Amino acid sequence: MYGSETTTPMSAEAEAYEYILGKIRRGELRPGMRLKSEDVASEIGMSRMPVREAFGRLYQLGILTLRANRGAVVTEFTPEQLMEVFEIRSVLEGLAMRRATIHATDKDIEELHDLLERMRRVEEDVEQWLTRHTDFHKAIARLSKAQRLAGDIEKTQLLLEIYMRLWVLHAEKPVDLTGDHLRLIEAIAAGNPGEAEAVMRDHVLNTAPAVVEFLSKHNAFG
Amino acid sequence: MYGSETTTPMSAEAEAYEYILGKIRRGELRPGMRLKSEDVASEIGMSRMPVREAFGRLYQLGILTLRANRGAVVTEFTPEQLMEVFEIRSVLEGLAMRRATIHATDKDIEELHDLLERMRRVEEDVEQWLTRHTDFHKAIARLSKAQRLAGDIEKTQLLLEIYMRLWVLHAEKPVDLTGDHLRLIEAIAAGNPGEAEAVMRDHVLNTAPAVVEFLSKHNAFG
DNA sequence: TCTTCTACATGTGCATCCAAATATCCATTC
DNA sequence: GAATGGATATTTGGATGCACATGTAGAAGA
Repeated sequence: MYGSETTTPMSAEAEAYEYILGKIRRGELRPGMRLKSEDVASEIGMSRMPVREAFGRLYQLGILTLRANRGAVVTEFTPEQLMEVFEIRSVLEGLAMRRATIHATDKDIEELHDLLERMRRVEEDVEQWLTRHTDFHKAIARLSKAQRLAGDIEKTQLLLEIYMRLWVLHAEKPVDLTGDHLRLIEAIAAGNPGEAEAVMRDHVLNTAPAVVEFLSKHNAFG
Repeated sequence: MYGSETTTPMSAEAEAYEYILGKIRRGELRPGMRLKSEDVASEIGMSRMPVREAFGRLYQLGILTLRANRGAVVTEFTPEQLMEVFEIRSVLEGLAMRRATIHATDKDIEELHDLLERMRRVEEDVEQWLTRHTDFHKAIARLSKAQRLAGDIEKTQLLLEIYMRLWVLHAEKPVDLTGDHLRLIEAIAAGNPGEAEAVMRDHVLNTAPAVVEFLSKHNAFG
């Protein structure tokens, strides 16, 4: 098994994008670090052009900051800015919940229970847990039957996941995570859109302070 | 006065971006139309490279659809998809309202009244009215003191403005627009964040059906 | 006449190359 | 010794060229 080898013929731009994002995810590139298009290009054996385009995409996501003629820097978020992203995510996922409540079938709810169970099973393995946690939220986003909304949610998750990883890695999980997620499923099953939206908003905003506080203490921002 | 001539030295990419967006805004490029990078490049006298990057940005916004090796097409929205964008906008602007309520000073509220008055004065001139309407909403977004949120709101507005223009141009405005906006200011002044959020969400979702319905009837979608 | 195969045309994605903008370093001056 | 000015080095933004993928039209065969 060759793992994530050329399964799909990826474009050079996509390759550069994944490469940079991976480095940031793994903490090899930390906020504030500078990034030269030429370096990245030679590291993965391509010209600067596709790297440039990947920079552009990561800039749109807010992950990189672009300064004219002076290259790209991994964005540093202040605690306030990070909190802001959590707030945006809370309303977007709240909307997704509202819609999911309307569209979800019994089978969908069963599948959510399955996903939660899969999360529970790897509670000790942080990496695995994070992946499955993201999957769980993605599943709800998909139930909203709103592609663009799901895409927007994925974009904010992409950003927050980077910081969530640092948090879950270095702090013990103080919040009752499984219970919180169970409540989300129950809210969907209950079938009240307004109530379900509120539950999701609370869920997202409840975890936010812990992450933000932890990271500002361990000055992961500078 | 040279109008909008090289006031700021714009990058070629930004120029291409504005050019394409302008054409779409003015209805010269309608949904479904194909766009060749070479054509655009020669029209405004630059190479295909910056045009390519502008395509990428417009794709991120959902305004263009990119098919591998087969160029760019102005995205066609189904009524459902357009409604979805309205919903996203409603929750984002709702959040902005919530935050604006907390941060707004008396002076800020006065300025909002000024902006509303400026809107009222050009009610007959559709183009002007739209611009000032967008300005009004932008002002509230700015009061949220949340840069990223304001940026995300601007992105959805960019998209909806295209369709709002068609609507306001060809339909008589059936909704009481000034009154609705006055209610927004009052909600901010009242100082109840939850209430203010609800008012904004209703405001956005109230105008949505009229726009969506009008456009699906006049098959502006394809 | 209708289908299929092949040659040709078009247009994209990426590499290479060039010029302009910014940063760095050193010499000169006060 | 600090500051200022200019030469040099980096590095980006954009232009051009090329190869490959996709679309199209005409020829050959049924």
